[in-house]
Amino acid sequence: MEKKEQAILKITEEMVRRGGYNGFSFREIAKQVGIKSSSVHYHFPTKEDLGVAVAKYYTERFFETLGQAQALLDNNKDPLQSYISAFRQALTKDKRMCLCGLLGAEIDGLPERVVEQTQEFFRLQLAWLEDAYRLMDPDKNTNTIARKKASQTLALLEGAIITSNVLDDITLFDSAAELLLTQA
Amino acid sequence: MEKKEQAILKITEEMVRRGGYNGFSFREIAKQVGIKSSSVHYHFPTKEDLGVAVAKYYTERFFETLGQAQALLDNNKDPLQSYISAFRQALTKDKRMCLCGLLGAEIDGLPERVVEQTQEFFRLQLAWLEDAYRLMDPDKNTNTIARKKASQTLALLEGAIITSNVLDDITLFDSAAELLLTQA
DNA sequence: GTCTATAATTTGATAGAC
DNA sequence: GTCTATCAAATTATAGAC
Repeated sequence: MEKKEQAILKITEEMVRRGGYNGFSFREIAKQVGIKSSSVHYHFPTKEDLGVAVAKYYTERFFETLGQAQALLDNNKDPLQSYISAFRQALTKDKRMCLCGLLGAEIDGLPERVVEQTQEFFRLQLAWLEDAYRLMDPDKNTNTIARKKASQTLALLEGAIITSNVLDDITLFDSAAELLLTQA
Repeated sequence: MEKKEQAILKITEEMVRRGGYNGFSFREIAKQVGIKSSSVHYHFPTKEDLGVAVAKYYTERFFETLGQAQALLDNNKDPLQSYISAFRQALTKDKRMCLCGLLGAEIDGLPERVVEQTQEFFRLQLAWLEDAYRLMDPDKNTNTIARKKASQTLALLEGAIITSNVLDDITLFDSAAELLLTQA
């Protein structure tokens, strides 16, 4: 990944997390990066291309920061707590929505390839959580139960990040997250 | 509410639930209603006005359809089940996001008065749920506990409607909703 | 890789006739 | 209340020079 492309993706991420897929423009990105919009088109020919790239970029960074569930366990860390913290940071550090949560909310109006990349984010989240629940308690969490808990966890956190952001009240996020810990 | 204004709001609701606040235009609405865009401006002078109106319209219809928690109890209906069904219908009947859930995800990029109306939707949801939990089990659900359960319920359902819509899998919604019933 | 310039379209909004 | 006509601005995207 070249440096200029990364700069473009960083700015685009910020803008998408503020206003969604229709909330960013080549001109505005160009201005903030310090180049011209035609140069942005050179790196990402169409808006759909840039949309796909930013969703992929966000997904990769999310999992890089989080790490593998097994690795967390090896370091005596609770994977579920780490996962919750990853979502919480979007609120406290960036004071912004989860990028793919926002794209997910807009899914019915997105170009095809952006839809697919957003779906991939959600599939990867469910797979990571399912794996984590199985590793945490192999006896209790059968495949079926782990899968169910994964659905519940992802839904709760994506929703909590919205309610908490809308009403500007982090306790809404924490109250919601408690539900996961009492039933873990 | 005049008939033409209602027709405009109905179409606008559909369009917002597809593409968010930036996903509708006066011209497109006008075309679908069968008038000209300047006539839409007559009823709703600015885009912000129309955005506020459609959020209000959606909120009012949501609670009209749902009914009061006390009234549901009087008819031997489970308020929590009724509430879950109200969200589920957005998916099964309309195959669309919750309008205010989408606006909530986009909150950082919305005009001020649309933000306020969206916040009002979430406040009313929390108040309704808190009331319902207290009525359902006054001994167990103190004000504090009812408030917490309300946060959890709203977050879970708003998130579940996203995950389920993104991956086009209603079982994701149902799996998530189970979490509410097992702890009620 | 970046620039200038521009095409083609869409958008929110308004003036004024009827 | 609805229309025609139009404005000013923003948008995605491309051609071609350097």
